[in-house]
Amino acid sequence: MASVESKAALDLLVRRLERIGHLSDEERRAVGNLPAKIQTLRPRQDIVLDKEKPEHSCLLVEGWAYRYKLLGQGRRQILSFHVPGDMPDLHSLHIKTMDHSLGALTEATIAFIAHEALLDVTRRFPGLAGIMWRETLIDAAIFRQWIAGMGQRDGFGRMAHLFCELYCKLEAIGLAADHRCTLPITQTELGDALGLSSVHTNRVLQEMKAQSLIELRTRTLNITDWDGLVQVAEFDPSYLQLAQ
Amino acid sequence: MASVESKAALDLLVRRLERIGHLSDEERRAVGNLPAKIQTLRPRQDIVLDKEKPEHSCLLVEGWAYRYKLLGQGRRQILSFHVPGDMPDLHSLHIKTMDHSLGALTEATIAFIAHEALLDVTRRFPGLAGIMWRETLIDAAIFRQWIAGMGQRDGFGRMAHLFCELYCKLEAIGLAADHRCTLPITQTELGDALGLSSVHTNRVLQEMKAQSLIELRTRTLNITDWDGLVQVAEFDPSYLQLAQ
DNA sequence: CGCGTGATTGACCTTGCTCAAAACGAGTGG
DNA sequence: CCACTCGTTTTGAGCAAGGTCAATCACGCG
Repeated sequence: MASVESKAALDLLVRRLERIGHLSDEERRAVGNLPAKIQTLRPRQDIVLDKEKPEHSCLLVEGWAYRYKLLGQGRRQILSFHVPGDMPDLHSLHIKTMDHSLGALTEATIAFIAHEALLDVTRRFPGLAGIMWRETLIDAAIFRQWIAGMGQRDGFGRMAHLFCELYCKLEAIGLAADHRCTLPITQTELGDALGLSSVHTNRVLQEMKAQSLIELRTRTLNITDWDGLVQVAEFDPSYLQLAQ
Repeated sequence: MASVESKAALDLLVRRLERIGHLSDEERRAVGNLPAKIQTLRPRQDIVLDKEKPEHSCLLVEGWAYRYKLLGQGRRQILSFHVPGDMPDLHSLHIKTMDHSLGALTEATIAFIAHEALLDVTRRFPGLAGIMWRETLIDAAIFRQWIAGMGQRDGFGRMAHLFCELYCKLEAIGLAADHRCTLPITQTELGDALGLSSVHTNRVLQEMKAQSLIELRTRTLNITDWDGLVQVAEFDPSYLQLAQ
């Protein structure tokens, strides 16, 4: 059960939770002993589908994931992007039926942890419960930002804001520095996240390059004018709760 | 301390929590003994402001409330509407700094409950903690619906969806029936919630009346063709978790 | 009766969509 | 190494949704 990979995954989880709040030795141990099933996924492979009632939540160990909702006429709205350390379906612990789908964006390593085990831990350690609760609340804060963006910002501003957000999340876990990071998503996906058509997404992206705010080639984003990007995005990272 | 109003407010809270999950006698008692400060607010009066660090969460006892974010250039995005029984800033229990503001929409009665007391109860009763956690997760599910709507639906569809959502929430707490309910919001506010200008909001509203889907006069919404409205909204109420 | 807020209308403009085609680019089989 | 392919990016042209500005209207209230 305690394979090398699952140990590493739970270590990652412990570090993640500690970034949010303090853990006692006992709590650390309890998390470290959670049963985790490791699985590797292909790019674009689904993890949980809308309407399903999963029995476990997953910890993203490596790679990117995304949540999305399908609407009629082939429309798709991407709701969030996730990076290593995230638990994108932690909410299923208390809301049994999925209201959206979750998929891997890149090749990804996932650790599945049974709800039963997670619930047991939250019952025994209210502090841990609070930290996990907080995780889901940060998620909700990000949703609020997205709502504000979709309602009040134009495509340019929304894209700028998303780039700022993703860069900050990646930097916080050591996967980005120097305003440079990977961006393993197609323009169509970017559009589905921003509520723009792929054609318009492409044009906004070009405009952003033309203004020397970013460079983008072979799935690598280079933010050449961070301050400028922050300004057009009206970006304030406090909602991400990343302060160490 | 245990005034008549605060007793009534905590009764409301107990009923609300019981609609979400089962409470033991002991848990019911603990909730009933929470210290609650009752306050009455004028229409449009703010309750908590962006950036503040509230020391208590509030239970909306009577009237409507709304959450909103202000952006530059006087833009405002309304993030949610709240009805009696809701705890619109329960999240501040675990995220200290507000990332948006909360205000009364109508004259409203609010019960403030200190974080300290709430945290204590959640520590002693993991079951209660789970139910409150679930409350905030339902909130997040509503945010996801709004994101999907803003990204993928046009103004007409968004408004239809919002009307369906509000009616269902009101019906669930006995404040609406026969597809009829009060709607104490101006068209400007409706527009700020849907990401539309007030001018366009007005035109969409007229179109919706012209199609005989709704009637609207003196702050009263009458959904004359519920099935039709549900259809154009692609509305599925399961995300609201209202099943009894 | 006069005020003030909210609703409504018209004219014009911008953002972003659709359709359709072309251009790239990385990987594959020959 | 080349031809081919499939997924993605890019471009053009025309159109629709929704914004802005500026009046005007309606109505509840003191």
